[in-house]
Amino acid sequence: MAYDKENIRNVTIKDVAKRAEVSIATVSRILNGKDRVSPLLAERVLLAAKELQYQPNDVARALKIKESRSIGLIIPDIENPFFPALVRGVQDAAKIHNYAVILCNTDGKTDEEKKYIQFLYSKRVDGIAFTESVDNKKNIALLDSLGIPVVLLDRRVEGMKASGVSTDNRLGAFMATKHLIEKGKRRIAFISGSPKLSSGADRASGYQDALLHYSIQYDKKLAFIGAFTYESGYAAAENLLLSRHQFDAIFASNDIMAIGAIECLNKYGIRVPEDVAVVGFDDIRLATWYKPLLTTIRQPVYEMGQYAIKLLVEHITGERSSSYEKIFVPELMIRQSSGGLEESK
Amino acid sequence: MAYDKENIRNVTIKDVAKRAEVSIATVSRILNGKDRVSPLLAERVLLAAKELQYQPNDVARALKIKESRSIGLIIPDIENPFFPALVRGVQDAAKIHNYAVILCNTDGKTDEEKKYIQFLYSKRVDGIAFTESVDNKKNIALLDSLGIPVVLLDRRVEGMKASGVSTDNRLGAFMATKHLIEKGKRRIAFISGSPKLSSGADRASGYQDALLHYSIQYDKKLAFIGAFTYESGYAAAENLLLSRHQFDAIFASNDIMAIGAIECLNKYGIRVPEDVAVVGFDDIRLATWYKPLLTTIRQPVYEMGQYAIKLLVEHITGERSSSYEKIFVPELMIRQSSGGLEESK
DNA sequence: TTGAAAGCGCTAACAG
DNA sequence: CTGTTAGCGCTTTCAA
Repeated sequence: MAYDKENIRNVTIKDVAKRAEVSIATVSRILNGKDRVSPLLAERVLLAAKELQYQPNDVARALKIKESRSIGLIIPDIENPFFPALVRGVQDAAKIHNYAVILCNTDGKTDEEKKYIQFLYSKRVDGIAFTESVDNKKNIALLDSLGIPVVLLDRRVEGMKASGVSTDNRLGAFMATKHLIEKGKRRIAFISGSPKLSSGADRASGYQDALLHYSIQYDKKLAFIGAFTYESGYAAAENLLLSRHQFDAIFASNDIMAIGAIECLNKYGIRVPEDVAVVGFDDIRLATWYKPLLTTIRQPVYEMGQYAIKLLVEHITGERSSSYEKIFVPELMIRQSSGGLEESK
Repeated sequence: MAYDKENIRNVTIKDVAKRAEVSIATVSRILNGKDRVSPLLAERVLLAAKELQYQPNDVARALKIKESRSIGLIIPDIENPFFPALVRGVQDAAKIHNYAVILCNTDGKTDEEKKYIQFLYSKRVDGIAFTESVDNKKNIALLDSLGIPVVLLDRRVEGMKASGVSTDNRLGAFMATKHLIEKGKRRIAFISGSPKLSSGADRASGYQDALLHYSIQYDKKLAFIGAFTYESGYAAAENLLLSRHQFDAIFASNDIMAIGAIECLNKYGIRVPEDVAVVGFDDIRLATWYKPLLTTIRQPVYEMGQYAIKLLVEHITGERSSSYEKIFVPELMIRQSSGGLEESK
């Protein structure tokens, strides 16, 4: 037999009503505190509720009012150091509004995303915060068709009705590249994240913008496609070395790729920043623990998570009807891996 | 007005029944596939369901069968590098059994814990996985009284009916200290985690066990109380230095405290491992990215998360009735911060 | 094998 | 201001 559901304490509104000698409607009113009720009855009901240790049953409530007070949060992988702060921001904001957050890791797999979307819909979540992993029209269409409020995190998706929150990736990449150029670098290699994601593509654009702006020839041989993972950063650096193309700096599309690249360079006896300057993106906590301290572009990840929920809740409550795109501005964090502050060379 | 709940697609079992020209009971049976039904009707119902894009409403189901297919996961802070792997293990295991996991961060605050426990109970979660932060009899009693299956993660709590999963912290601390002793160290400082937590207290015991075993005098002046945070590791090292007591090694109760300590030592010009050897605990991912690579005691965190849910589900389904204590065995990971493999001195 | 009907615990008309 | 009552969408007896 399953765990005992006919529990010691399964006290309902009905029990409270009986004890307080009122109707269940009155109990409901008092507990929800919206309609006016006489203080006398209120007192009696509250007392009865306390004596019986009454705890409302939210699932019944959810069924009745069609509002589960829960939201889904879909991300690729909480073990990726980028996400904990995001998740924390989401959770803290959700708590304020009394929403439960259901966490889903998809590993960036399209079919996992789809499964979770349906799963969350079955649970009748009031909204979904979604970090799409690969540009997938189908899941976006699915999400749209469900008629649940959605906010897109970190990654823009074209043609969706949903609101979104992200950082200006293009600007960030521009700043990173500009910084390297100002350090006197001219042969700046680039390791891209997944170019199918807006964050990946936008950072690539920013890199090119900066080269163009400073009249530096874009050299395709210095551009590598990674996948936002440590391994892909390492591999890109290795390919770069083996290709024997000259370079004096690397801009990696996120911090763990930057670290992967540095590890690889070190293995080949190349020093960072003395021989090659490296800049990452995101400013994960590790960036200040790693040696050399990582120069990087900071995204306000926690705030992004918070803002996403703020937006989502506004959509859920109907305070906001049309979609809105919140774009945070990135910040350059100059540390050791790019040679620090001094204007070298 | 709130978000449109009278949605385009709010198709219920009733709609399906009408379209397939059967009763709702039949639809329910077919969809749940337990009772026998004629293949003819089954086909008709399935077709209708697909045509209408029917998606079951789990909240109605939950109300009826008193089973929400969701579990609560209470941790101090997802931003603490120890937890992402734990959470991922929990989530992956929960997915297999089709449970939603509701994430709660308490920052180790007792009253937050209490709030979340009640919150989760209102949501009628089927079980709770709980990483208790400070030894608090009240919340434990509350959890017990709720009659919800509970499994304790990482930290043992005396006198609770719940099952638990943890690592043998005492053994791990013994191994760490032993390793330092075998490296020739005799003045081994210790930075404790919160001694109110079993994990904190057990690691302290293991440290003392090892000293005793090797007939090294325990010196209270070398023992510091931290709080499992980077800052407390840094502070402990600083106090140690300022106290001017001699020491040749530090065993910190977790990796981020170890890193905090090393950062502090470095700031004072003391080299690790040349001047002082350092060992941590947990083997978070950062341990292999930090320089020097951190010697530490590995806990199989992901597996612990998985196992916790396995246990929790067994309790929920009634497969397991009495509580069970799963204890994983730790593993010594020898890296640079303790001077590596060679038997120095 | 199938259908009718009761009811999970709650909210919200509606009537008084 | 308070009570009666009708469901929310589903599962599950109980009869047929």
